[in-house]
Amino acid sequence: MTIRLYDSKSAQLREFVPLVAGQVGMYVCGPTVQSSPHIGHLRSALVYDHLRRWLTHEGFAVTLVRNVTDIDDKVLENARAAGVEQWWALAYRMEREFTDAYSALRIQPPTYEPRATACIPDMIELVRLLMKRGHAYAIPGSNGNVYFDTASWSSYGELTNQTVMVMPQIEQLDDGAPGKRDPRDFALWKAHKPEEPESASWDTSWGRGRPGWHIECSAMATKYLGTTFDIHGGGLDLRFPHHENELAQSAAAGHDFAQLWLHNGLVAVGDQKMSKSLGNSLYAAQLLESARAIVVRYFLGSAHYRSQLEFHPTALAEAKSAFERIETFLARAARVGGPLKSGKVTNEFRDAMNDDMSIPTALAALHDTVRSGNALFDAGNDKGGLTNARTALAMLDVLGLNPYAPEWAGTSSEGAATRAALDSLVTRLLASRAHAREQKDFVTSDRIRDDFASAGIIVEDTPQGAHWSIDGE
RNA sequence: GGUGGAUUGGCCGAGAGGCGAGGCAGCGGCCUGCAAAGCCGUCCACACCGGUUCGAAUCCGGUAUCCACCUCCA
Repeated sequence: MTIRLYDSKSAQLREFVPLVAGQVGMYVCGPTVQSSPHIGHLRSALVYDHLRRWLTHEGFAVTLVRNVTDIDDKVLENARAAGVEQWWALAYRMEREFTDAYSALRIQPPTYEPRATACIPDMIELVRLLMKRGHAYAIPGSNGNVYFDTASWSSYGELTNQTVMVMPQIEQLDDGAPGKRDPRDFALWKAHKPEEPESASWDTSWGRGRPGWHIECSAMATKYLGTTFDIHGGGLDLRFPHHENELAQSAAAGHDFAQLWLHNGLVAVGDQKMSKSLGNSLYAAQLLESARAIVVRYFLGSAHYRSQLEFHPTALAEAKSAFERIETFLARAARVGGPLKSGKVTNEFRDAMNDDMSIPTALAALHDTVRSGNALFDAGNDKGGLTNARTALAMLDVLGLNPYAPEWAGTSSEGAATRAALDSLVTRLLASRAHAREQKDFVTSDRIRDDFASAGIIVEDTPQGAHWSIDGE
């Protein structure tokens, strides 16, 4: 049994072989906490949550590091634009929004979540190493601008197959960066500017300043996972320049770095990538108001991770119908067999997950299990139906979609008490409805059902009697 | 211009040189007092033009359209 994953760097499916048997070191580019999380951030985080869960399910000890970039041009810019909030306050406020959104979707916390600002010494050390090895240079008289010397690194461009870099407007690029030797050179360290807060700068031997964009990921990945590790993940839009530069500076520092580069597809709204300038951003908060979190999670996982995922107006409603089909089956099984325990996933499911995490195919296996499970119950084969339910639960566990798992359990004791009180009342009314039905008094029985419906309670008759559920739960 | 990717049935979305993924929506049937849920059936698709092949939606060549990155982006 092997797991195959698509490696962006070699542009092919590769068998996953961990550096250390049974262990996986995985670095995922987290957000720059400059503004609120949107649907794309959630999808990306979910992709690596799926991978982490699957690897764990297959017996690997996974160390997942996902960074928080809390010092960056945009963070300073957005804080300055708002004018009333310190940059570090903005960053932390946004970080908490991200954490909340991830939690809502039951994206498991990473093993560790380093902040860039907490790893400044590691970045300084890396820049120093690159200068020492002749792959970085400080701009004389700039009081701290340091650039990566791409001309000194012949492999530059290896990640994205960029052999010749055409830079048509040199003057524009040089505008904010006088002294750069090559337009491709990128900032490792940015000299402190008088208009920027003193708190956003750190002392170094080449001048006071702050880190450039890419250096934080190289430093944090290496700090926590070592100079070589198994998997590096991130959004497709980060491939260039971010990951290209990250790879260049790490490799030039003498590190083997990531063995496998994974890139997840983006979310499109109306065939286009979501972006602020188009005004089609869909924020996590809006998404979570539009549907139950578990339905959002189902939706975001419904396309292959490398495909672009289309968000369209009825997408969540469709996901809701599809997911509730599964939930209805589980509820049916629970009525027959009591609380259910997870069994084992099917071979079809396992093969799909091993094949570059083909979750759409895995979902097909899940739906097949649900359909045949329903058919077994219909045929009176409760034992068979329950087996299918346990199998379905195992698959749902892997996908983080098991509604009975502790991670999705309601934690409020008040909720449980309310539920019990409601159940007592509903059960009593259902008894009188059953009596009316026995008397063929369908006017009364339908009125009771309609009353429930208008209260958001759905009543369904089965051979074993009526049962109720709350709509949308 | 450079580098990648895509084009599948009403919609979403997999897969793949011959054996109809899956979901949603629709339609028909079974079940039901009526519903709901469920099951069965139905809707037999793969941009276009050539080529290879016994056979192509799947491989090759070309065309068209679209998307992403090359500036900050998950």
